[in-house]
Amino acid sequence: MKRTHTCGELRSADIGKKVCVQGWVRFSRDHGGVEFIDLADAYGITQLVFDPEDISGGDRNSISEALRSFTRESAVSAEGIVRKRVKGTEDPKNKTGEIEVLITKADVLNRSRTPPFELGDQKESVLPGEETRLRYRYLDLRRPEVNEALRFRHRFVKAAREYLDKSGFIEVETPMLTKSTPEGARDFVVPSRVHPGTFYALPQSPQLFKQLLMVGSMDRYYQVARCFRDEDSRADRQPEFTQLDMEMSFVEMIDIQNMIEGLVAYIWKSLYNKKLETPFERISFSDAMNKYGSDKPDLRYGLPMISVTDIVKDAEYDIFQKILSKDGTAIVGFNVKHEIAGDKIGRNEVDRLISFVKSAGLGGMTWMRATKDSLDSNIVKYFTPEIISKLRERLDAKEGDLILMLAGPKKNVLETGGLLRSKLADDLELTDKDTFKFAWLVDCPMFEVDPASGKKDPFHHPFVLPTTPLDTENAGGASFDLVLNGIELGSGSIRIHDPELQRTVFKMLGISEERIDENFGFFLEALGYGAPPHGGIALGIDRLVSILLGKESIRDVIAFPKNKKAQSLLDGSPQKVDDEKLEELQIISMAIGDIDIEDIE
RNA sequence: GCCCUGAUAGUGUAGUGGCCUAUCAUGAAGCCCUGUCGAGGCUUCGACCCGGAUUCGAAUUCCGGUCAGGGCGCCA
Repeated sequence: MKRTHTCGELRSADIGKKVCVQGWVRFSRDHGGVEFIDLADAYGITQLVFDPEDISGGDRNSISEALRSFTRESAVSAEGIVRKRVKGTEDPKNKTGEIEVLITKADVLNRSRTPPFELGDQKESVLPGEETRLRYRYLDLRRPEVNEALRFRHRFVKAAREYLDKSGFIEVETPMLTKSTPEGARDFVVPSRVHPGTFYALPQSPQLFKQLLMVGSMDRYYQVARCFRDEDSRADRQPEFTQLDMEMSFVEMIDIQNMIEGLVAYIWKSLYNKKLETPFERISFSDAMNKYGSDKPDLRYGLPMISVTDIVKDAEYDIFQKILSKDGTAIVGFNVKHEIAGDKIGRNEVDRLISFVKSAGLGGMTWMRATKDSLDSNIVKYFTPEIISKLRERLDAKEGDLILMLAGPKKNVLETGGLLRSKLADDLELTDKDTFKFAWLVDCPMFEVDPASGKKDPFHHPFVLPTTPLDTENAGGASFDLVLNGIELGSGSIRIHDPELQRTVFKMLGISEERIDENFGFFLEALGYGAPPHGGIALGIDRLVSILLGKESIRDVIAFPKNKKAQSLLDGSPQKVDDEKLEELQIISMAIGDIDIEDIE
């Protein structure tokens, strides 16, 4: 008999039906006569019962025989009659808990070896280490938590596709075997057999191809695009990851932002049936850096940095004087308000914060406590009443507030301040994981200048349209980031569509004419055929889904992720390949242990 | 390349120089039990990551390594 119902399907209304359910044996309870089996599949758990006093026409011996081979996690099939559970034994936690299936026929479909870990809905403390889970990922996937994460991800992507389809976007696949370019992240490289000694690269993003699609009049493109970067992993970075990649012609920045807000709101409605507040807050790059010390500030809480350089610059306090005597230095203050901190930050906690700041590279931290009408600390004696009163005003210091001050090179102060801010938020539990605060980072610069070498790097990427003349100091670029709870979800921009301007930008980035022609010649040529003004954005699907689910790592929302060292513990990749294969590709491995000097000679 | 944290039965853990022939739970095997639901009871099985050092004595201290995770660098 074929499966008639899944394990999450049967209800009181089905009582009396003859059914066949199939799934995995999760738990079984043998009472020496009556025996219960929790049969699990992706949809739920249904209780099977073998009752020696009521087998409803089945064969007692053959059922009993089959049940003996129902080892944990074996795939099994059971036919039987749906019946109401004995009064008082219903299981309210289970959606199928009002009924059970009285077995009339039982078969093992495929017996399971003893699983290396338990697959029930478990407490965190019983979960095995991640290494074991990844080694046996196919079993880990049977766990409801992981199973549901992938189903949630599916619904997310499905909603995105629906919205984009309704909005006139078409999904186009761009090549996986592409050209390696020297800028940016390291490429994964694929050798060509037909052209020995040459290599394709796996795409780091479909950037150039989606722009070419705009030249090709596709108008509105999207792709659930796999991207590859051969860089070290993090909790939120895998060697291969998925982006929701989009590009639009004849648009401005606001059009892309509006579209994304509509997209995210649509997804929100689909997943949570809730209205998401739009438009998202906008914060300029310079405000984000100056107030929050981050280009991806977490706006779920306040705690801004406030510059006090001008107020304390004349204080006769050696440490401040020494620091401010150098160029490019600054002093900022935090007011950790008494109403949010309470008495959680005492003397010991301040000492801990000071060592945190020191480990981040600053010399130290100055702190003071606001009293009724002054400030209290061992350095206040260096401050005139005027300075104290201005500080109180600037920082809005009220009695009981804790004032923290950081001094040093401006860049260092802002970055450390950003770290300190998020540490304070953690310590004071200011972040609520069920609050989702989207924001646009806008007014971004065109370039980042390396202070040591003076070399310009693109702030975003080299295809961003400048918004100011390129020779102005701090030239602006038409790029923007989508930020959620302190995490960057994606970057968008209006692109350059003029080939000459594009060439100029490449040159400003220090790329030689030869390299420009060699690497981007085809692209510049394409822009020369009436490329439309266009722009787009890409959102990291893994990141966004993992945040929505409150997961610590994007591995939790990827079916078969790699570990920290970019290996698959499941299939053992990457691996050596046979010598014959290498020969065919005319490749010699120079990895230690592979080199045989005599062979080479 | 660097920094931090960790590694004890299949799984999760306790154990900070002798109370360790290593704790507890879970699991597996076996037995008992007719209404459980991560059933219960009894019995049995099963482990100190590797190498070196210190010590009368090391799971425990030290050194080196391996593996895993987090971070810095890197990720235009």
